[in-house]
Amino acid sequence: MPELPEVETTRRGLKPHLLEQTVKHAVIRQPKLRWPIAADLTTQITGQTVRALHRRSKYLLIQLDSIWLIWHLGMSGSLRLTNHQSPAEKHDHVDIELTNGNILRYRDPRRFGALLLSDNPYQHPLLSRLGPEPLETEFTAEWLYQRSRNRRIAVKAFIMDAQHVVGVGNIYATESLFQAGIHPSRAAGRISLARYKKLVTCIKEVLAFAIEQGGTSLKDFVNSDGQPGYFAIELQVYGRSGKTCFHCQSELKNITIAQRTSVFCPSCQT
DNA sequence: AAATATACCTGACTGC
DNA sequence: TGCAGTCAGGTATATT
Repeated sequence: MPELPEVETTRRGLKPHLLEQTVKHAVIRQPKLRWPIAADLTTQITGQTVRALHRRSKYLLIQLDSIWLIWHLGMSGSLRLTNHQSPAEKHDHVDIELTNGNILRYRDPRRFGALLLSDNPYQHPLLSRLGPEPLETEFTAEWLYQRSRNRRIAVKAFIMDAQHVVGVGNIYATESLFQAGIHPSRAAGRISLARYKKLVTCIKEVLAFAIEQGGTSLKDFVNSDGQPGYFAIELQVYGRSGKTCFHCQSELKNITIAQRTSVFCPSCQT
């Protein structure tokens, strides 16, 4: 699924193709996403020029002359550039046509995504209370350590809570905890500062590496160049339950934490 | 207040 | 071959 690295890869891929391009028209085939697409979205954006592409958490923010698009790809969403030669397929819910003939096309089979309009996206309720970006310097071990004191929640659920740090989804939480040698069920409040330092380093490394590689994702994710955005990062534990730990050869185990499947090595992670 | 459960949705997969 | 059932997962929201 598109996690932070996929959204960042998408942003970088789209940026040179969208900047300073003007919206000619928009087609909404299916407005029923996580929240309905505004009925007047086409009217609101037609004639406006793209001025910037930002990313905050897993939200892609497209700045137009007088309004922003807030776009979340949900579980199965993807954005690609195409044109009128390529007919829309079953789950292609939105087209944004540009005056240069390109079409920004949104596909999302499971429709967990969202496309919203906002005058000021950073003040939008969805974004205003988010924690730090994991790759920025404000995201530190001290921050996590302080916020986790007296918390009994499992550390995996804790780092997946966007109030504490954004962009750490199930795959990267699982991998980061393995790399840090921390058991995913351990109470967040009972982890030392030294271990949080290791964990923060691992989160940053894992995400940075994934961005470098073009992002991991479900097989239906396609990046903005139309290539599969799926350079199968060497996942150490995610999806490998029952298989052998690359470090110690123990059998990897699967447990459920906060309704999410969690794979870990019972020997390496304590 | 904190922790946990639920809801949204469809494709892939499993077992009959 | 089909069909019913299960699972996956981001994250806002409801419930305990």
